[in-house]
Amino acid sequence: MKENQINFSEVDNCPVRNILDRFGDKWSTLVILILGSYDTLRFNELQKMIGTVSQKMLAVTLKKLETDGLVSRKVYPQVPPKVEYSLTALGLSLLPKLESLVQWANENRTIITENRSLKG
Amino acid sequence: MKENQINFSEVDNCPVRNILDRFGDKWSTLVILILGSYDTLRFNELQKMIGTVSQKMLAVTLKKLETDGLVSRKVYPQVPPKVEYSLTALGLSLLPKLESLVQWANENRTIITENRSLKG
DNA sequence: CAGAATCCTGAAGGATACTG
DNA sequence: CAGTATCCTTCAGGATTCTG
Repeated sequence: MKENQINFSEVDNCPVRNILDRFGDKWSTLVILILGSYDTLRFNELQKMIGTVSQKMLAVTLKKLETDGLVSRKVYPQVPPKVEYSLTALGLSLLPKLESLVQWANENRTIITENRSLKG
Repeated sequence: MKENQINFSEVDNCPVRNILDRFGDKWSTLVILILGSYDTLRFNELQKMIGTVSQKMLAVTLKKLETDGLVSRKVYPQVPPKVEYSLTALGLSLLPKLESLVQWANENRTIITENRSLKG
C-alpha cells in the first residue's frame, strides 16, 4: 500500500461516506453549484434554473443541505412569501471541490464518451 | 450572475451530468480511491477490502469503470483465473479530485454531524 | 477465482393536488 | 410563492445460485 492519507478501515460505516453520500443524490451537487454561481436565489428561481426538478425533490434537497449547514434559508415574512437560498461558509468551502470535479468532467467527457461507444 | 466557467444551460441533459452520474452510485468512488491507494488489486481483494459489496455490484461497478476507461482489467489466462484491476491514466487524473472531496469531508464531518443533530 | 443470471426488496424520486 | 401531503413507479442494489 502506498502511503496515503485515506483510511479505509471500516470502509463501510465510514463517517466520510455519511458525508459524501449526501452529494450522491440527484440534485444536491447541482444546487450547490448553481447557488455558487448566483449567490442568492428564490425557490422558484432555482426550480426554473434546473428545469426538471420536482417541487418535492427540490424542497427535500434544500432541507437536507440546510440541515447539514451547507445552505442558508432566509424567509421574508410577507404575502406571498419570499424565501432566499444561498451557500453558507461551509457550502462555499465545498464549492471549489465540486467545481474541480465538473472541470475534470468537462475536460474528459469527449474521451469518456468515445470509450463508452467503443465498448458498447 | 458571477463570472463562472460552468455552463448551466440545458442543465438537465447536461453532458457533464452524464459523466458525474457515474460516480454518484454507491461504489465507483470507493473503488477508484482504493485502487488509487493499492495500485493493483484482484477482484476478491477489492471485495474483501470494501467488505460489504456484493459480487454483483462490484462486477457491475468495475465493468462501468472499465467501459469509461477509468480502470484497466488484466486477465491472466490460468486456472483458477486471476484478474487484476488498476487505474488507467484517466482514472489517475480523477483520483486527486476525489481525494480532495474526501479530505473536505474529513475536515468537516464533525461540524456537519453537529449540524445534523441540532436540526434533528 | 471471477464472474454471470435470476429474483426480489426498499428507497429515491416523479406527478398531482392541496394550503398558509 | 413556497412549500406539504399522497400516491405511485422505477430501478439500484442485495441475496442466492450456478459456471468456466
